[in-house]
Amino acid sequence: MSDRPTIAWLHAALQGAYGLQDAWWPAESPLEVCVGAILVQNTTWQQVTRAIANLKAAGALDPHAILALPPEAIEDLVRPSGTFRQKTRRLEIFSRHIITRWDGNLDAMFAQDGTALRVELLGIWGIGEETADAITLFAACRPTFIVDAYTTRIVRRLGLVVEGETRHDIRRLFTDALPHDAGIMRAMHALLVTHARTHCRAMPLCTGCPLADRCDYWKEHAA
DNA sequence: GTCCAGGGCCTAC
DNA sequence: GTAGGCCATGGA
Repeated sequence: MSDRPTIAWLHAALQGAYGLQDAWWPAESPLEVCVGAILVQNTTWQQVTRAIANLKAAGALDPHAILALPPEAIEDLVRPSGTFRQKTRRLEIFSRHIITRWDGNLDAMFAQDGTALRVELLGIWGIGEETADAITLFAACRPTFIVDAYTTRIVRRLGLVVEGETRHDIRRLFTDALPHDAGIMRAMHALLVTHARTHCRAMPLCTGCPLADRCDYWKEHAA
């Protein structure tokens, strides 16, 4: 029975393979982070990029503008990102929350404690744990760990979690192992995304994966 | 034509 | 508390 890899090992292995990652999120403003986090639900960044370009071109990357336009107009703008009726509703509800609760001032909303912010975000319809964590970490710059499909796939294939363990177990695994620091959380997330996009894809079997010798999925399928 | 992509809500058990 | 259905586009 081989020893189970640790988060420290994973972090070192990914950093060794991909180098230091910029603490990135592809957005030009905190609001764009929020909109992107909602639009990327169950789709790819390629699609989100199109939708955000549409919103910008229409002058609709703004809470007041989103509420001023008819829903059908927003639906047309965000259509490339899929589930466009749901996402239009989510953008409207998020915009209304910022305006009514914070007078449209995102900076004020993000000035509060990270834990309180996360709880507030989770109370907004259409924002679940992953979206709340993405906004908390990349828009408000507060430390929290994002468990997304990439993270889940990577830790499952490496045997860091076993069958039956949930996203909460995965989140605890990382938060227990990493310093409570936004920069480190961002860098870890960036490394996971980079690795998933480069090698750890759903199908087909990857080639040249730097973690292949510890990957249960690779061992199973390469045979 | 089929599967998949950086989810979240609702319903049924 | 959790498994399954639903939303919907575009690329491989």
